[in-house]
Amino acid sequence: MLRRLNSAATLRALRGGGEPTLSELAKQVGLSRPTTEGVLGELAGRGLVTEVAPRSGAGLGRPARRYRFRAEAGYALGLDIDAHWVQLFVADLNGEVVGSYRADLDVGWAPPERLAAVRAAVKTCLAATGVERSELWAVAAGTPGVVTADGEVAFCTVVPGWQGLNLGRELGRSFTCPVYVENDANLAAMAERWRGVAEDADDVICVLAGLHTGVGAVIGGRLHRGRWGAAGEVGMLPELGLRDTTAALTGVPTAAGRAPDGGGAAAVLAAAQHDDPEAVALVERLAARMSRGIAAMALAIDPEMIVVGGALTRAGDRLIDELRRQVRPLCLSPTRIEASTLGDEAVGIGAVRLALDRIDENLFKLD
Amino acid sequence: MLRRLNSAATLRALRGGGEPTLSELAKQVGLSRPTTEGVLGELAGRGLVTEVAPRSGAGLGRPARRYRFRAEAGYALGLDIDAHWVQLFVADLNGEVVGSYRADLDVGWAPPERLAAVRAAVKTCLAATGVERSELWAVAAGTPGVVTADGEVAFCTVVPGWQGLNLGRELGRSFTCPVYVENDANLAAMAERWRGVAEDADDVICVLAGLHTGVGAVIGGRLHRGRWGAAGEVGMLPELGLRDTTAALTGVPTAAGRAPDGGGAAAVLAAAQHDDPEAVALVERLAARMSRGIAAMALAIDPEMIVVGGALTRAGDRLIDELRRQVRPLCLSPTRIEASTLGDEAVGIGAVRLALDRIDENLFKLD
DNA sequence: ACCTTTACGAAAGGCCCTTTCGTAAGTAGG
DNA sequence: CCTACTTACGAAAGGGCCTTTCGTAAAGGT
Repeated sequence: MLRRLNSAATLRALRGGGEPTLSELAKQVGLSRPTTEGVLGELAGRGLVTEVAPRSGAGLGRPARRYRFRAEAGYALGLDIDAHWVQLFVADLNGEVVGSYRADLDVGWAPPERLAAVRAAVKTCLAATGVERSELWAVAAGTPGVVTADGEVAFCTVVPGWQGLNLGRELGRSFTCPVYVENDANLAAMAERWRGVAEDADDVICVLAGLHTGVGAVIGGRLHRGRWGAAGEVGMLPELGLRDTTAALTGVPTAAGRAPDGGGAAAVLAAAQHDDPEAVALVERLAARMSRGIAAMALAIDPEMIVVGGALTRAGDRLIDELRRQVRPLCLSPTRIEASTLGDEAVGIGAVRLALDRIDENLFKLD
Repeated sequence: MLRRLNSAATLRALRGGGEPTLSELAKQVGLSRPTTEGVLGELAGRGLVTEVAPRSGAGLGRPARRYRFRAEAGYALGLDIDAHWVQLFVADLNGEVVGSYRADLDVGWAPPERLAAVRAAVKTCLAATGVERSELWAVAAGTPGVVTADGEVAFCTVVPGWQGLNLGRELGRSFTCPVYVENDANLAAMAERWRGVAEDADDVICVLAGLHTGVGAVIGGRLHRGRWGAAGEVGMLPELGLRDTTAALTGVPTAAGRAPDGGGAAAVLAAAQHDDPEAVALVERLAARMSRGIAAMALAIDPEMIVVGGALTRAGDRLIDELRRQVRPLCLSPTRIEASTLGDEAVGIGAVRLALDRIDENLFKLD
């Protein structure tokens, strides 16, 4: 029992990424050197730790043995399955991305074709990366819509045929490890907190501005799904202005399933970026609409930061500047509003983080 | 270290409230009998555990020694400081309420008079209960408005002069134990989760319908304050209809600081309860307004249950029935909407729970 | 009065941790 | 090239906490 506790603590310290000596590690964890040695032996036996060559010439005395976490002991796969693309990231246990892949999907594809394309992309990505399927310890996938705890897409207007599909079960057939499915905006929030603009913020909201604008939240450092996985769907309230955001920008109603820039949204945003007065007015109007929904979320959660990403932010900072100007006065707190630094990789990276979180839970659980 | 772990586990098991025998306890915790005996000796030394008389005649064999948690080793004090009243609850470490007190406060009182009245109420309550001030291990107070982490009332429109006051520091002068201050709706949410209608729900929202309608949230079983303590203040958005709720009901603008039934709100609600058509229409209109804000919160958090309490719900179920009817279609999830079962005691009981939570953290921390 | 049942009390043994000491493996200087 | 110094490894001794085991005490039933 005590041993498990100390193993976990030692592993945690090692996973920082360095290559500490035995004594450094012992001091950091607060154990004696012989104990640390024993723990390391056990961890090495489980394949989680390995000894590296001592650095001679570094100083006086006998060179210390150095150890490092074997990040290559296992891998996490993160997927971003959207209407138009599938994006994959493979990362080792340290979260270092060792491979990625991206394939376009046809918006019109029904779930079977879509899933087949995803499976093919997985195969290609793993082959290119040189990671065996058996080396995957966890897989996570992000998708638009409401996802239940058991991986079913309970509500989705963006991907045709997606609603009602048990994506977790479907994907699970391709893997022997656990597969997790989560709302895309939720994962984007995790990603921005992990290695994006919201690093280490405890409470973060992420707004993915696209055809349908979704909102995800990390609360108290943990992903917040809600009882039915529907947290963040403030877009359901029409007066909160998060529905049909592309249409609001162009004035042209956008059919479900069309590309977010299909109605000329990208063109409008680009023009606004060059101070075209008409385009600027359109962006301002859009921001005014969206500010209601974002402010509602911000008032409900009172997050440290609101991260804005999604297709509509790719063209430049205009929309975000406008949102910042219009959301701020609606809020009680000095919440920061920032552009995503991960761009369209946010969801995939967030999926990797989710998979790694699940792996960590197993790695560090005591029971 | 291991001893602390086992002490905490044993204490946790004992705190269930029963009077287990040594062997029962050992089996429950998963330790051997001699170990449990040693742990109990240590806990008894700290005054947390005491032996009770064995029950002879209960069965065959030598009667087992029985132990119980000494709930009377310390006490928690919970306060509900509102514009019109202060309510107090004293509870032992098991959460059993051993004393309570309530005093009316004048709405017009400035902070010094108000605080003096609170202090007097505390003195009266403790004297009547027979609990010494030194026996208090933690004090928590609920108040309308936004409360920062260090106990300052950052925003409050209901209690005159309250805004800018550091309530935590002021109250702290009267006690030697830690004093915590929290938003009233947040505490009501905790109370309903503890021994109200939302027992053991992980994600709960509590709506306190009054002059200003506040919303509090428990997320993942933990109170959610937000970065600046302002979580739940969706009432700030005018289109969400949680401001001036009393005025909306009566048609008469309510001056800040007036009693929530001063404008006849109680009369309207009572009439609606007896199916007066005009009153029913007014309640329906109010529910329509409020449903926006409640739905926004529900969509943002996706809680398991929404508990509705506050002054406007005292007259009967009419408003809640109406809210249930109007909020439901705006939500994605089958969230339950229920009336508070704690009534106007919710905030005070929630304050007790918060104080007990803080005590528990100290009791069970390992460091 | 005696047996069965149940629980207490003390002693023996093992695991894991820490402290301590001798030894190995480097660098710096004469 | 050899010695002195520094730093870290390896093994042994010692202590805390837990478990197992055994004898004893205190009840009820026959």
